[in-house]
Amino acid sequence: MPEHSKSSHAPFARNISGQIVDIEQVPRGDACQCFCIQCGGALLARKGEINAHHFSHKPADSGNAGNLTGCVGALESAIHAAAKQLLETEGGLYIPDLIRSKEDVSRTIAGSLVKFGIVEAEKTIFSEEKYIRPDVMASIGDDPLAIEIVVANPVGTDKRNFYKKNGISCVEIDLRSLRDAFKHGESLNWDGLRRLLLEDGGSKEWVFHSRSAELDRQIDEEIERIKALEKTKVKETSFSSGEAFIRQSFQGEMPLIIGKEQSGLLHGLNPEQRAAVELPAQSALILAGAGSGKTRVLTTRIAYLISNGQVSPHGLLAVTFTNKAAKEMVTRLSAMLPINTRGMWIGTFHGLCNRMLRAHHREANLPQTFQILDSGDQLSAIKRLMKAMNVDDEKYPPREMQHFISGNKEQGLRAHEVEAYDPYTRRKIEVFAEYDTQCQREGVVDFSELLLRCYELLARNQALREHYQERFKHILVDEFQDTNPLQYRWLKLLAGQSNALFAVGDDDQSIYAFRGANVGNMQELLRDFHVESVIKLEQNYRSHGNILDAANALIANNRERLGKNLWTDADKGEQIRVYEAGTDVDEAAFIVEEIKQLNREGVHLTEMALLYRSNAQSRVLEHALVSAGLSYRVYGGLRFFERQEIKHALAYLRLMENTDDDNALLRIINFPTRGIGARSIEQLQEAAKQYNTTLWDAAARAGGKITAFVGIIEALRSATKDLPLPEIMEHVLEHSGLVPHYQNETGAKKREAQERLENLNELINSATLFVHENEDDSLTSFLTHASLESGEHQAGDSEDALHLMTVHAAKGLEFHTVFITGVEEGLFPHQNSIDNGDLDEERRLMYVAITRARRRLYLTCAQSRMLHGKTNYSAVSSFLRELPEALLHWITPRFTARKTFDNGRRETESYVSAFGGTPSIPAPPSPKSTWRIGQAVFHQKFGEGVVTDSEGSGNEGRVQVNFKRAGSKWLALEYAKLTPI
DNA sequence: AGCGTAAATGTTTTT
DNA sequence: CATTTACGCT
Repeated sequence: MPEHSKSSHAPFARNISGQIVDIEQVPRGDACQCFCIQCGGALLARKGEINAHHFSHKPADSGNAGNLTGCVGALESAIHAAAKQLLETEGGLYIPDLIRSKEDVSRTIAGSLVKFGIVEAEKTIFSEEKYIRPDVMASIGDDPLAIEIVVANPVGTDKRNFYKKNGISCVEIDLRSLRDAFKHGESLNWDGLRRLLLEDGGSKEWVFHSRSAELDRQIDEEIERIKALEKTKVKETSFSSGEAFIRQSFQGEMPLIIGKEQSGLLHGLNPEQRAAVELPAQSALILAGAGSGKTRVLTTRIAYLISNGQVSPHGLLAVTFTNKAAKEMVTRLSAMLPINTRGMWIGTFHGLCNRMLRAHHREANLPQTFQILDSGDQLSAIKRLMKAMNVDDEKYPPREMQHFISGNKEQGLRAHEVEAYDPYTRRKIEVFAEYDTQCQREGVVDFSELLLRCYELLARNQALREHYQERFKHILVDEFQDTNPLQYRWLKLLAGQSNALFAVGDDDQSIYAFRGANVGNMQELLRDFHVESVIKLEQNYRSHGNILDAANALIANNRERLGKNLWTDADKGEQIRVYEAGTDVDEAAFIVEEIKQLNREGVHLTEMALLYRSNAQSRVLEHALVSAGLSYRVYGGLRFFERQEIKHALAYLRLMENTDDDNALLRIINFPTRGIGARSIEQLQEAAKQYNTTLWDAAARAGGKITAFVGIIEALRSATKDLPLPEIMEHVLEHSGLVPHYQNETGAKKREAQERLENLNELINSATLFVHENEDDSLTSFLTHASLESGEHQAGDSEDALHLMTVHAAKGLEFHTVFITGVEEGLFPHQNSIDNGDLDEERRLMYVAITRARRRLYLTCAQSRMLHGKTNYSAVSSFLRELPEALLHWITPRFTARKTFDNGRRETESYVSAFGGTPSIPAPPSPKSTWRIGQAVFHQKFGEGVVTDSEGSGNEGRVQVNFKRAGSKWLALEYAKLTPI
């Protein structure tokens, strides 16, 4: 960390850095916990009791010599006392990692104050105006980290009086005017500020304060006072921890939140969980089976570290894969500890990388307002590029290109690092390289670029790397088995030599290999971090015994496991219910009946989930649910921010923020139609290519209708310049012509347009919500939110509704009752996986699905299913056969009697008996055929299969059979020896 | 240019 | 089946 260049108190200057005041959630009169950013010291103070010795330090012998620690605060009067201390010691925040650039300094100050809980607290006290007293010192050198800002905390009436009484002059400044002033590119320094205040012309009561000899003297005095106190304390005892120190300070009479909380934290943990939580500060791997309290261990660990004084909330980094998981962690943490979780580094890999890249956009060579491409955007960018490069999209399917590019980035490889032994790959690499250039030119990054760029930033910039390494003493990773090589390298880089990486994962739940996840990272972790303690959490608190036994039996079929067997104290519970329906519609009908019954028995709809392998399956289920009048929510699938009209609206905003974003420009240049046709766009692209500029620049030079378009964007931009986000949104929707466009729809499209209008309205709502929930309410921030959290928050969360989702989306969740639907060979396991011969991941997926259930589990399948407009016939999933017969209860009658199920041979039986007299048989399209479609058959050579089509009749005909092992084949009945089974 | 209709094509899981 | 592309007409 850079020295505080302006301070005359070199050793004390560090004290100024990083105070946190966590005021929220502390009840009046109670003690509150405080932390020091630098050394992680935790201290305690009671409202009104804050004075120098409570607010001091960790003793010099605790390994943090020279670091005086944070100040403390509690609500109301306490914060004023804290503020007093802060100001007396020239207090403020040192926030190097939040500062983006000179231009952005002002916003950073405002944002940080809010983040660190200071302004937040003030808001509750002085609800109208937010004041800060910035004693601003910005010295900006070549080193990005040399940007140093010290801001005092906010000034309220009481504090102003305090200054007056003490003869200290101060500056009062409205955050908004500060922000505005620096919007125009002025650099933030003392002179600039002074000029700004003078220009204000006395509309406010500005009082200036500059560092004076008098103030310096006061500071010296204070330091001496603190030091003296410190000495006496240290002499009396040596403190092994912050807690001991605090106990000592209060001589036992203080009700210790820390002590209470801590024992509360560990309460109810089993020995393994507890061991994991209490591990010393070293790297560790926790193998946590499904339902073993993984999230609990992770959050408790964080709470433990913090309350134990081992680390401050700002000194740790917690990474998850989904926003949902991150949110969950934050929520639980807030419940455990009276701390302000805002500003903590808890988030997804992508979210955290984004945060770092925004903070250091310059070092990362990105524009401040860089936009994020979701996979759809990425694909269209690739298509566009390939067209420009004249790459044959028959030979190089864009999707494959996309996979190639993302895949390599996930391995941490840039185009020039990919090995190529054939011209085909070399060509792909050329596209890859050109794609990156294009993104750079347009100021956009895709998902994997977010990670790679951040990794490279840290790898190349020593100062930054060391800064973050210094800061994040503890790094915690959720779902570690899902990390890809790049993410692992990123973690390694941040962990450095000495930081502790606490990884929680379950190799049996690794279901994201398809997007680059590498379970091998678990072994690498053990090696790279010299992990001595692998703790296995095997007690399951979620499911009844039969469900767990089924899961264990299934997963035992996988090789190369780290080895783990879940057990439970709970009863065996019910058997697993298995139902084979004739068609997907019947399957859905059965499920609906069961749900109704369960609901009558008192199981809430929210406690039930319908899981499926692929999103397409939800359609039939939804249909049945709607007709039955059951309310449900579909998770995943088509997300809010991915809807066409939303994407259009966002494209306008993106283009306003960053005119280089060609993707956004192309999306809206002629939507709503304004007479710019394909030909014009082509010309525009050619012009851009010729002058090597972005489309926007070319458009600015073009004429006619294109000029009009440029005019629209510029008009939007200038009209919304000073508006708050929701109003920007509203203005843009109206004046871009989007809303009028949909309003003018008539006839057949009217209904659809109506829905789109509602969605656009919802977009304004989400902007309003966003402004309320986030301190950084800039447009860029909202756009980032839209790309990274593609609409998780949906209305109706509180409603009692069923959950419909893919198995992937269900990971981490649990329900009383789970229906796993479409348990068919070719669907689950998916055909592609069967073809690739990689059934293990599918099996893990089934394992995840099974272990979601607490009490009741249904496995349902259908003999025939409409898929992509065609009827498919498939056999029961082979996974079903891997489950012990004793655990299963076949609801479909014809299977209950089938004892020989295990050896693969079945008796011939008509379908009719299977469905209790009301069968729904797939009608054979060719009645002449003796072989019914959907009939299970056995072939001498190819094994088991299902008839999927037929031609002709008798011995002259032939049938198509989909064999489990050998795939689909046409067989002539004259020769093929098929046996019905 | 822009619209409408017909044909073709693709389809796992996700930040 | 749902979405994209192709083509032909105004």
